[in-house]
Amino acid sequence: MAEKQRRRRIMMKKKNISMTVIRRLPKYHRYLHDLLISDIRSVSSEELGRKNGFTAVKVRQDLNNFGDFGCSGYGYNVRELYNHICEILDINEMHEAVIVGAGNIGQAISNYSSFKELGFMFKGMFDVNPKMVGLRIGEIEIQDIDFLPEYLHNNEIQIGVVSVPAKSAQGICDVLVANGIKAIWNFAPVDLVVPEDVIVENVSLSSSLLTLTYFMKSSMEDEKIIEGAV
Amino acid sequence: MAEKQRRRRIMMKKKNISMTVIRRLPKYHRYLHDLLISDIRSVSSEELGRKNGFTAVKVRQDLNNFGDFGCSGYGYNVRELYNHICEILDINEMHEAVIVGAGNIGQAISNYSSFKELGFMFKGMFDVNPKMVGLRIGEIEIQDIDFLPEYLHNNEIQIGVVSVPAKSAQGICDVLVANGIKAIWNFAPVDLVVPEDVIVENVSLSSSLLTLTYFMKSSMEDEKIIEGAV
DNA sequence: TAGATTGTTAATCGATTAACAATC
DNA sequence: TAGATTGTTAATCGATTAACAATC
Repeated sequence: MAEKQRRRRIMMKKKNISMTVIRRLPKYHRYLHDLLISDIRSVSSEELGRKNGFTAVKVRQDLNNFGDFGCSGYGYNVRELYNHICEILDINEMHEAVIVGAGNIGQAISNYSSFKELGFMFKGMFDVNPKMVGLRIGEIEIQDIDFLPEYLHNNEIQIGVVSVPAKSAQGICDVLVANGIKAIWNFAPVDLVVPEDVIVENVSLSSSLLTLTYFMKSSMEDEKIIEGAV
Repeated sequence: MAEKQRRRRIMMKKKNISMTVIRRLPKYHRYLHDLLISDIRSVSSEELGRKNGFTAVKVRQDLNNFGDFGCSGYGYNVRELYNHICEILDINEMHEAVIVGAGNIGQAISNYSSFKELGFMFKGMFDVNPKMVGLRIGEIEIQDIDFLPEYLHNNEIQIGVVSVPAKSAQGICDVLVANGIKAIWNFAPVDLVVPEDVIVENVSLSSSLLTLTYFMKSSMEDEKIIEGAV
């Protein structure tokens, strides 16, 4: 009975937050970080919204999903809200990752300093190409992909970055999953198939680029309409 | 009067397609491309949906925004639909782009062969760092950023890729816009300010990574609940 | 024809906006 | 207190799902 109650309590705590809300959190995080650096102490939902292209109400509703962070007549304390959001996004502790595929994208990820500032450590880097093995990218040495399973057993890695060509991606993903990885950051243009308890976050550069051309075209058509209207 | 009618007709043609729909088009495009390569002739909305994680109805409604491509009792002709989607996304002709910022991301973009296959040509590459100037990345030579305006005047470039650090991004963006660029593919973690007729498509790697950690955490909490429930 | 699958309308669900009382 | 700004509820808008007739 007590057990049942306890369970209920835990479940209550966990509202189901929608994807749309989650995807806005990193933007708040970034802007709050900027404010923090500029030594600004408080911020209103109005400003937080305006700078990110959201309405003030949306901001307040978003934040209220996670707690009561604001203060009437004053706004939000920047440092406090920033800390809360870091906690929500779970970036108060380091996250360790391996990169599979030492091509340009893999290298870009491993060298990108912002990630380090956010608490991500890209510890191991693997590739099939024997010519790459042994090379150093920044501080890490590229290892042969055959050592990946062993490496995963000997190190506490949480995230696997898949930056291999499309045709090898599912195979690599399977190796990562078979060796305990529960989170995959996928740059390959494939929909990876994974067990239910594994999370995949896709970065689809092609999709982004094709969206851009769509809007380029449609914005030119808008101009035609405007011209036609004169 | 005739003018007014003409204008009306053009405007009628252009339904306002929602962003959610547009963002799904590249997925259809990719899957249709795969089918085309496998020499498969027809595909149902059911399959097209299942492979991308959408419902069949959603697929049909999405496609019907752009025309009457399907065929009752048969599905969609793969090649035909593929061609239509290419046209909608406006990738039947080449698009030429410059890359500003020859760091890892800039290099990754310029070397990524998929883009070439989609009809994108990254023609010029620019950097502030004198040590980079003159180096060749694949087939293109890194030029000094001071030559960017001149280059844009002498070449028909449609897209500017911004892959410089956050603090220089707005400045670069201004140069691109001042020299006629109407479409910007932005990798810097800043919200660029541009005139109304310029389109910005952001790729925010940090946001993607933070979303991943959010879901890692929340999926672990789910497990706790399951455990608690036993 | 029977079976498959589309296109489309109506019903539901979720997200955004509007309104405003509560609070500092 | 007056002014500012939050948190929250109700109203609106948009997107998804359900249902089904039309068509090949």
